[in-house]
Amino acid sequence: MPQRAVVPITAEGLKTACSQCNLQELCLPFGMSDGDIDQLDGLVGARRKVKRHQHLYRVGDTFEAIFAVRTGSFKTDVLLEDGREQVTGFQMSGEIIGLDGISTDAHTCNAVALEDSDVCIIPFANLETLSREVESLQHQFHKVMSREIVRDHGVMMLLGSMRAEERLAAFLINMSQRFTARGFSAAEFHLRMTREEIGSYLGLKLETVSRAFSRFQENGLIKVQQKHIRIVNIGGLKALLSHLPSV
Amino acid sequence: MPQRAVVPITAEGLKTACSQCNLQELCLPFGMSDGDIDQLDGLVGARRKVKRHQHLYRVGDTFEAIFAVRTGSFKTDVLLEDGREQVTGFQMSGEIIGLDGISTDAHTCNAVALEDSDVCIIPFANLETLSREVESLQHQFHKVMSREIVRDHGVMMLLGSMRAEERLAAFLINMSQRFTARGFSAAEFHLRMTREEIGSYLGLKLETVSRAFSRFQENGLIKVQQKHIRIVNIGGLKALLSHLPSV
DNA sequence: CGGATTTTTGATCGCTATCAAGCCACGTGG
DNA sequence: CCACGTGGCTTGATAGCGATCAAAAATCCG
Repeated sequence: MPQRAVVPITAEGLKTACSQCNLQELCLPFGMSDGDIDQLDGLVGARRKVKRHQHLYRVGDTFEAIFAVRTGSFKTDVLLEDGREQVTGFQMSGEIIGLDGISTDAHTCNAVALEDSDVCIIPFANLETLSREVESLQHQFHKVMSREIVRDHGVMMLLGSMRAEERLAAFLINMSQRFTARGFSAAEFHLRMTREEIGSYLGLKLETVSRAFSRFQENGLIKVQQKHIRIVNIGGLKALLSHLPSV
Repeated sequence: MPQRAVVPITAEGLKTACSQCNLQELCLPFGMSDGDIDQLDGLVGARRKVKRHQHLYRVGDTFEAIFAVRTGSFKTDVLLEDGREQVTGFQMSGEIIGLDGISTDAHTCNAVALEDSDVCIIPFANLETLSREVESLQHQFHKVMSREIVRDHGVMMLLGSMRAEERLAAFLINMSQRFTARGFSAAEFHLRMTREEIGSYLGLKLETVSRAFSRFQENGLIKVQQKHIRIVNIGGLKALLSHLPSV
């Protein structure tokens, strides 16, 4: 995920301007008027760089802010006592991380950078204050939270009712759509997560993920070269989901 | 789930008063001051009765309000094109239903009453208006949404990383805790959902759920009589989750 | 009471996990 | 620049958990 920053980034802690950011339509300001967005400029505190494999926050950390991914990408996960990991999501530029912390004033999952990344820090107290004044911000924030709930329901569907190849097909289609929304190719992209992380997210073992990739390639649906994916037959992938005969 | 209503219910559409409701500490007003709660009385529009197996709303219905369960209980589910159902949650008194609708102004799941039930209708536009004025309401509402996200992460953990008996043990412990919070017995309760619905929620087939119940009974953890459950050894159930030797 | 629904239990199947080995890519240091 | 080491990926063989198929028993409800 190459960065598409327009605002100059000179140092950690630099002020960010939502009004100047080209991720607007993917981020919190989506759907807000230019005038309202200008008011966000005072809200977003600073940036923070997070290096690959570093934590943005951990389970138990005090909740103070939510984060908007500017560049790079993250995973969020929860751990079971015996060490089993469940990846709960992958976040790309424009997406909001940290909403889990509001409920108890402490984070309930870990957020880890999958590559060198950059986030905007949105102090939550300020966000609540400003959304009492700016109706459109209030509404957008509610939509962001609701969208996360709807996404979670989709993951439950995937984990609870789909078979291995359906899950992976759904994952690839979802990634493709999100890359497209960010101006990248829908058909060719580079996954930042390992087979094991994909497997954890999809409720599968890494070997099963690998075998499903290989099967898709045998069937002419995709080309796989390690983390580089090229979708050859998107219709065929979608057909896997709907139980339709492959195109 | 017997009802514990204090406010008299005379007819569908009657005005409800949060300030007089004994579900306060389980519902949206949780943590708000008495003064602030008084302001909610004007917010909650009316009640609605929903008979067993009737829909409170369906996928695609226009989103206008969220609902607080007063009496009874619900399930929410999403359907796949080929008919597969995924139950995404079971809701008891005091819990909020309908947050999924905010994101697109249309509901993305179905909500069905598991028994004759009763909900408070909270028009969403009014909720947003009032929470711009009442800070504690704004914050409580954000907590309710965040709690839902955290709960969803727990379900992902369950579906993605746990084995059949662990899932069912987690389910029983969760139900026990929620009954306790409502003043009912922690050890003895009546499930309102079928084995098939439990299975759908847990990503298992109904036969597997039934077998796991039987196994728990053989091992002296619970007593099962159809939908009536008595927990005999809560420590043993919890041990199943932590992979500890059974107590 | 009687039919329908739900639940239980048994027998068998199949998908995914597990165990194991080898391969590949990439980064590091000589 | 290449040798080497390591982490990640692929592939094969086998095992096991939960699904599926099947039938009977219990319960609910009109």
